[in-house]
Amino acid sequence: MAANRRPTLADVAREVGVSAKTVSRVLNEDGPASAQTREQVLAAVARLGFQPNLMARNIRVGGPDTTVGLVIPDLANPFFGAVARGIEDTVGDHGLTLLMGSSADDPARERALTDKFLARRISVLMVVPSVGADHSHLKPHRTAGLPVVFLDRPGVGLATDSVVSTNRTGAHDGVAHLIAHGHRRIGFVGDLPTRLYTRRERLAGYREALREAGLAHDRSLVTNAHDQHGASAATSQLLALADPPTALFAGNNIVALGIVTELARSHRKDVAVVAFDDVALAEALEPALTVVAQNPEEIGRAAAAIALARLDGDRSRTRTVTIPTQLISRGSGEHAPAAQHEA
Amino acid sequence: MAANRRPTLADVAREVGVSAKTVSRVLNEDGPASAQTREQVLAAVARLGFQPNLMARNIRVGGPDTTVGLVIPDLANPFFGAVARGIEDTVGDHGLTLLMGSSADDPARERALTDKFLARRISVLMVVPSVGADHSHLKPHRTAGLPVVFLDRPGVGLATDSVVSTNRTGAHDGVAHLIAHGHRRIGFVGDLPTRLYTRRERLAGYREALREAGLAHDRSLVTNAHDQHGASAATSQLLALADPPTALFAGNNIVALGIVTELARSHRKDVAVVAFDDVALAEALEPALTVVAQNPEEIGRAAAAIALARLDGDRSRTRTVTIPTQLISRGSGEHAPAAQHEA
DNA sequence: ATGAAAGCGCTAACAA
DNA sequence: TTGTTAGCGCTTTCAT
Repeated sequence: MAANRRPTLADVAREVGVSAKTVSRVLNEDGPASAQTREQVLAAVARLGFQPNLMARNIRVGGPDTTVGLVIPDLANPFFGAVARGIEDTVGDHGLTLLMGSSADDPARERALTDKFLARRISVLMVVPSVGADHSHLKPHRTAGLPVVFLDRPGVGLATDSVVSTNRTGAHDGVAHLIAHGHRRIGFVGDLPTRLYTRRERLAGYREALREAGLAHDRSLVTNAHDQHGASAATSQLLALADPPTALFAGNNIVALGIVTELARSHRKDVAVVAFDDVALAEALEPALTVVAQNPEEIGRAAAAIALARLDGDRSRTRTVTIPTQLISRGSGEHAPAAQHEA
Repeated sequence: MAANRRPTLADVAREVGVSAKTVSRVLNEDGPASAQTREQVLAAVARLGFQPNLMARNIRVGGPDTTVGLVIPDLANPFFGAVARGIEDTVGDHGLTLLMGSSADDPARERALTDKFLARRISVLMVVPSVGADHSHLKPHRTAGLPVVFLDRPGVGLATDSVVSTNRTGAHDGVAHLIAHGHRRIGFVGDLPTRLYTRRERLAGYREALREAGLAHDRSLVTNAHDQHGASAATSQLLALADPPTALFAGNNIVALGIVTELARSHRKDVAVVAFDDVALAEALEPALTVVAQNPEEIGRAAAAIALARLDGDRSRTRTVTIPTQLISRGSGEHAPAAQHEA
């Protein structure tokens, strides 16, 4: 019952009475082997439960592992799950396997994970950069031929391929939608920390839309939240202002959940909402939630396509692919503001 | 610009003018090393961008990799993301890293992934079994000391630790809730395929609740759906019956999305709903969605705890840990049935 | 069709 | 404090 040593190639060979190389040949369908030998080997493999040690194989063959390593900041955020699905659909057709791990948006953990992937000699590295992470240490690997792709946010300290959404114009469109429906005071609830790329871009889009409409930018209308609960708090705080917003723009899907939940809890159907990134059940809400939908699967597919091209020898300049967002108007952005009712 | 060979320990050693073993010592903080040597080595490592080849190390050391391998059926389902988070929180404190991949609920892909994990000599294997998968091939590995834990569903062909929800009693409680509020015709929309463990258990709970209340089991009220869209279709189909249900029980979170969306689309607020597994925005719906909440993080934590105990030498009998579900009554299950209105 | 020897990158076990 | 030799499990190369 103690932990037996796992069987090796040599064990199988001994069991059958052939050389290790012969077993290797049978298993890899390398050189020739008599039907008889093949059968005996296969039987012994099954009997012993032999599992080839891929590490030993790779170390000898020298080639990279057939794994695509993906680092994401949050395992439970469906956005990243959808991105992962897009990657997998694409790379799976090329014999690569996607393995993902979480950085919890912590640069140290991101570094540990990427190092682990690199130490395993994966064939492609994809990272959703953590806030504050530096990626210059990846340079020699990229130079050595490892495709590196940043997702959702650009990397820092390393010029390489990346795939992002049209954060700025998407946010702009969402806010413009609110403005078009008469809103003049529009709250922005964004990510924490405020150094996050996507938050910056989306806030920039928000300000652009305000500027275009000749609206003043009131800093008291801009809040940030770390999670759903924080977004709920930020929402009630915004609505408690002396001159409260009549509409809210959610900077991401998690924030959107917090805003919508808080509005429902306080029965504030009069507040218009537009969210960046789609959420489940958006169309079942009352009013249905208008969103600036991202296309996470496409982000994943695009990243995979770039990586495959690089693996295939593509040495062209690094590119940043931008996946368009789409305003899906479902109703929540179309309330007339309360002020109009009173006018 | 061509793909240079990656630097090895020997390269670093040559660069500094010491032996490979010395470099190894510095990097692993093994034996002693003069401050001078250490510094030179570290400098060379940085200069060359040397990354130790973990495969080579592991093959020599013989010990398992410090990875926990997790196979889930769907990367984009937040339930599994939450489970993963629970696992990671627990194993991370013990120096283990969680890596996950998707089987897409396909036995062949599950097998390929587990083989890949096994070939990498991970320290723990966790699997959400695919429908139709057999796990007897894992037996020798478990015997060799590899902890194997099945999540959400029990494995087939291998008696080992597993962690599941109280599917049957949870479903029972949800359906009983509907019955308590006067419903007599309750539709069940479950998973496809119907061989799925969770679907079977939840359906059993549904039938139990009906039986206890002395209600007949009408097979025409039981439907299955593969995805959200299918669940919407199943919903409208059930409601189009000559003698339609006044309430619906959703067999999982995805199905719940489909049901709720369809009811919203057709403005059927009169239909009561209870869902197995919580969904985002459940409380923002009108009426708010009553659910039998699972505790995915706890499932993950429990699985991790078992695995860690096994790694620690625990050789006790395999156990099945059952994580309780909790009925969260938010309103959607409390409509009086239409029939009562007419009576 | 099969085997023997050497070596992949690294570290354990001894030296020195 | 440092170096040498052997060997982890596998595959390559060259024999037979």
